[in-house]
Amino acid sequence: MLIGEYTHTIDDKNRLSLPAKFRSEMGKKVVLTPGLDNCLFVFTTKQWSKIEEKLNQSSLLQADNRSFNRFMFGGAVEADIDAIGRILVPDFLRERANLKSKVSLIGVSDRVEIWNDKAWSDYKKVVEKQADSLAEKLGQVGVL
Amino acid sequence: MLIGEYTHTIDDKNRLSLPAKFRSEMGKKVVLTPGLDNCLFVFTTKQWSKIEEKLNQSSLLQADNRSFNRFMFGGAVEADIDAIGRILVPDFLRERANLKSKVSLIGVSDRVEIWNDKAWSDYKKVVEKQADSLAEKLGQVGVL
DNA sequence: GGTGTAAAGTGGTATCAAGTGGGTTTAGTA
DNA sequence: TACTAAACCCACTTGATACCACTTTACACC
Repeated sequence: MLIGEYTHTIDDKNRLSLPAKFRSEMGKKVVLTPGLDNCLFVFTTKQWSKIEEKLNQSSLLQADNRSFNRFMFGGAVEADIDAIGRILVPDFLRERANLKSKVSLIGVSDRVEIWNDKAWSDYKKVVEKQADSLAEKLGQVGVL
Repeated sequence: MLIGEYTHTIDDKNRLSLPAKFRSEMGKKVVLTPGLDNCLFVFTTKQWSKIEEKLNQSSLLQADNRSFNRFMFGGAVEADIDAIGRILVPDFLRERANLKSKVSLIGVSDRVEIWNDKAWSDYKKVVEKQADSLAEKLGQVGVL
């Protein structure tokens, strides 16, 4: 399971090393896609093929399916993990998530998220402030 | 699987090189058709025959089927892929999708789309802003 | 708690392939 | 036969990727 938070740097060749703790789960290849709240998702190939399958069930004749599939597939990239655990983040995805040099890598159970480090720390602050009300909601849902 | 986004140029001889990452899936020949939302579709011959089959099942008695079939079949062209991975985009299709020199090539699972690069970036911006509907869709697909 | 070792993260370099462009030949058409 | 256009061939430029080297951090052992 992918958990924890790490800060790494993307160099000027768009290389980003994945945290060593994540590597065993990731294998040799991952799939990068645009995520929500202005971050990127990193899926294992296994996880991705599940998503792919579901996406392919939708018809090409419906406009909102088309745009969603374009968003997901067009934004997705297979990224090989090199000999020392790095991936390449294409420019168009870097821009989408506004990734500068320092990025935060967040393990979220079955995927990893890549954030602009500042955006992540801001987001965290907001979430932490809401922690008590979040807790209450989770309680209502029966999680805890 | 065809995924990702690339920007290439169509030269003055109407030649367009397909992204190297797509070539293995494409074989030697593809089918170009006018697409929806003012782009062109590029299908593998395999995928095309599936579509052909489906379109042929639709009744000729319905006017909108007739016009849709004319749209797809009438505008379709077989395009050979040359030795170094390029295809020819006929003028009438170029005009249809308003393709200038710079075009965006988008992998959408089982087809490739060719967009005027500016039209594509505009389209992307619009889709990305619809974050709430995206989140909903991601939920349906089982990502979140 | 300090020191040493190994691994992780970062940075640079060279090689090769992808993308683009031009020229020549061949085929099809008027 | 002349003209147009597609097919083929070749060459050049640029950017990606694989490889190598260095620095720093973390962990373990003394």
